[in-house]
Amino acid sequence: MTEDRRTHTCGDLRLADAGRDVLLMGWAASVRDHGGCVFINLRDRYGITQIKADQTVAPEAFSLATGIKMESVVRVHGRVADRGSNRNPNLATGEIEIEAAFLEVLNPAKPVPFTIVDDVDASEVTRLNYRYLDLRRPVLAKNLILRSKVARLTREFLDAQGFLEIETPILCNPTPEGARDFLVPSRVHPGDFYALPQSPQTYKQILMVAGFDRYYQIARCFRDEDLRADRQPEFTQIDMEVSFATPELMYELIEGMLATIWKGVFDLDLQRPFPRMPYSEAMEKYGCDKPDLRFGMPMVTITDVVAASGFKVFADVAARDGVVTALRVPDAESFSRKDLDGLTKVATDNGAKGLAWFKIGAEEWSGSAAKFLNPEEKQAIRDRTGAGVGDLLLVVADDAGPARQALGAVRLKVGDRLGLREAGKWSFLWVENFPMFEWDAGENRPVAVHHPFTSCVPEDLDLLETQPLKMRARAYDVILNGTELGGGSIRIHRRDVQARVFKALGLTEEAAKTKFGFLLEAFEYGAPPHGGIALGLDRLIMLLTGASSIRDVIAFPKTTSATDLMTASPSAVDPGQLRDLHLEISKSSK
RNA sequence: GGGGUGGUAGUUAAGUCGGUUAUAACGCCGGCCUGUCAAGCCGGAGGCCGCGGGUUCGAGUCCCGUCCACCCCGCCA
Repeated sequence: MTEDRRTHTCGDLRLADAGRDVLLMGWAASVRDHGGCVFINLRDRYGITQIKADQTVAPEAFSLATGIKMESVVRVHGRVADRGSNRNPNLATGEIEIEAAFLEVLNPAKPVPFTIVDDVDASEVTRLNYRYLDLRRPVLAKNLILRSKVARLTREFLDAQGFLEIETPILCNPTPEGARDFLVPSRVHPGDFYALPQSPQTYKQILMVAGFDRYYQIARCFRDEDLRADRQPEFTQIDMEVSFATPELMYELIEGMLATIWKGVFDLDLQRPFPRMPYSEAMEKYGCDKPDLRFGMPMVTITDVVAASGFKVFADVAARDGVVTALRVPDAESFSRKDLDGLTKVATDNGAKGLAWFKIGAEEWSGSAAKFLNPEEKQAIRDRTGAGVGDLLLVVADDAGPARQALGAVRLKVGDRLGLREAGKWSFLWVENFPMFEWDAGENRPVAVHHPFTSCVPEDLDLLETQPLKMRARAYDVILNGTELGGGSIRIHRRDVQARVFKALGLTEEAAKTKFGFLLEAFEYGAPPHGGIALGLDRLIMLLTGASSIRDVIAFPKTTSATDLMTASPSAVDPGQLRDLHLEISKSSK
């Protein structure tokens, strides 16, 4: 061995390699000292290989091995040997071990704050402080390896479809709509600021005007909003834009891309095309715009059936144009009073004033308000919902929005409870025909449901100045198992239409010109019709890996207060730096 | 901004009604041990009970404030 290069990784060697001379390097994952011999589990990101150092065979290697501390970096030269009757079925390399001839500690490690194993017992604070140790854990490493594979599959697929990968600026202009921007002060222009992109939206539209008819980018995006288990201030999108696009073309492309990913990751053929559902149906049947269709159990509107009911709550809601909506659940008897109280809490937490429940018995109905319903009403409810003896009916009466949202949340809880939200089941869905705008009571104006560059269903355009809230957008979301994987739209490509939409959003002509003048002008120089979509890569990896936190699919994530525990960022800066940037920190904020 | 849960040895946790020297496991240190699989056995060291006040003869324990982490609501075109 003239060269100090490893011959194999710690996941490579098999029984067929027995007898070979090899050189391995890796981390000591465990050191088991038996007196006359020492076993070392040598780990790298490819796997674990057992090293054996025997006093009688290689005294020097043996004495070195006895002193090896966990997580030290070790170089081993030895021969691959059959483990015979002592094989370890839990390791891919478990049929063999390396009989060490020479051994060297390349870098000794201090005692580690936690043991590097998959079912780690350290708190997340400790793990994030020592992220480099946490990332040595095979489960976490596996997530990042999968992430890399998905990015590669994405690039290969899009490249084959004629897409160009084009980078767009990280230093952009602040945006008036949407999330809070991260700002970057300009040194050269005192008092002026860049913003980090919330998405490359306007740049990719400009690329369409420039003639790059198929663009994509695995793009980092930044939004200065509070964090969640599935939300980080910086995140990654698979961002695409296509000239001469139709929704059908976008569906085909995204379905093809996801099918390629699922084939590459699970060797699974996705069923295509994905089902589609109008927004209005999603809201009515599932109480949200991203229904989990791994199970059915749609909600059913029964307002008309109970409008004249003796149960005042139902009758009153019906009288004031509210909605009474019902969920039929099988096997009522498996739901205890405590379960039902729990579901009631889910309903009230989600904006409902309460949850009525009825257990349909052979003779009588039992439940909170059963005595207020007459036999005809009960029969009508059964006819409408299809409920039979032994079923449970959960009912919320309120204004349409809160009633459906609350019962939709109850539906998901019931799905969990009945084990209907199975891991490993993949239920894709396109939701389409979103409303173009919704009313923002705080701002006292309509705001774009998707974003201000979204076009509307052509026949709705004339409603823009009169009834904008009635307009349907040419927008689409791709949903997987109740999670929004991504969303997009066919864009506006005409200056006059874009100007009218800005106006409807309450943007003055002057503000529109200042913020988006370049886009409006570009539309006057031959902008092709175009559309696009962006998929959340972090969430996609979460779903593929089953990770419960977005932090487990990002190499260096932030805590819920947007700090990095390892590097202790953000941090104070030198006064000179502030001076360069023409900034002053106000006393009250510190 | 609001609600909830948690913070005790290097790590993970226990700690009763406020009362003796704050426990345990793993890790660490020393010793034994040639077929372990996060080896095992014997012995030992190791504490700002998150931080700051308060109540009390006495506080890990009760009260007030504060910091940090996680989950949720608001927010996230």
